[in-house]
Amino acid sequence: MQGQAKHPRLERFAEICKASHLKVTPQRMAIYRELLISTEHPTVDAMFQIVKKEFPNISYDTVSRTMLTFAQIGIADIAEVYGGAKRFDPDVADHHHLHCVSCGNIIDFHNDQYNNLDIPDEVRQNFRVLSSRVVFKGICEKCATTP
Amino acid sequence: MQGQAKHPRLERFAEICKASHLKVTPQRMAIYRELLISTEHPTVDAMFQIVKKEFPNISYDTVSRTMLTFAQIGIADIAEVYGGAKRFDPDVADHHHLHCVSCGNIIDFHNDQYNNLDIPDEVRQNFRVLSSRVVFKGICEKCATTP
DNA sequence: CTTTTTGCAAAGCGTTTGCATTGAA
DNA sequence: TTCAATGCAAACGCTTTGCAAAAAG
Repeated sequence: MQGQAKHPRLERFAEICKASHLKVTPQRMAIYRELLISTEHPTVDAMFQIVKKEFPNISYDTVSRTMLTFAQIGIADIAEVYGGAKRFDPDVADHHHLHCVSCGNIIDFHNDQYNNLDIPDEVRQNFRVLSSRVVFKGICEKCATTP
Repeated sequence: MQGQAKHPRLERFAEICKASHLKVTPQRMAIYRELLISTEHPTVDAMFQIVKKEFPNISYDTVSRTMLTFAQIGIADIAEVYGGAKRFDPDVADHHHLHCVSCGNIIDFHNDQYNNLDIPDEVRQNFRVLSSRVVFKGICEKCATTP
């Protein structure tokens, strides 16, 4: 294949679908492919606009259901937001988020220390922790420099 | 005053409003009072249902605008959610959240270590951090014990 | 009195649902 | 051939807006 490099996880898409008893449709493949290369934690609508270029007849709710399905089977995450549209995250490994309160962007960062926080006894005793994330709110570089 | 104890922050409500050039209306007072004693990070609608008992004629959008105003002037926070309705938090001091993926409840906890996380250089250099929070996803005790 | 706030109604987003058709396996 | 997935349209839920009436300062 020429041009755009293939994402390693895309190669396994058929397997992933089979393991979850999902059919490998062209729409699903396209949505997953675009999600994998996205960096903006897209909403359903943002992804709809992207995939529509390739599939002019695709419907919004197919994109919506597909991305929810991806979250259910664990190949995408839903990022924390402060109300409003869901935002999807192709990175399901441990990582952390910066939320720019000015432009609304969510920026990923990785940090080993944050991946291994001690869970307080108070929490451990009353809550079965499945995942954790550190979330910073603030002002991103772009918003800080371009007034 | 008898019956229900007054929250210390409620006593200062008139001052807070004056400082922000807001009028002290009965509706605002009631919404703030109910928010202060809430423990469930209520949505606008949840708060609307509560305040409606005292003000049967209050409108949804008054509650909505009022709670957004409280967030703007810093006497309430908007909690992180995974899409959908905003949830408001009367605790504007450092604290952290547990999200039960089963019942959707958000549970507060406090932890000094988490309040003082080292901010990675990579973050510090590219982002002006205003606040931070540790968010756990998991299963709360109630959901773990009552199937 | 003046200016904000309220209540109302409608409009605006985002999401979900039911159903007939299509298509992957 | 079968059953899941898609596309469509309508319904639903949450939020926002414009405006006249009401109320706070």
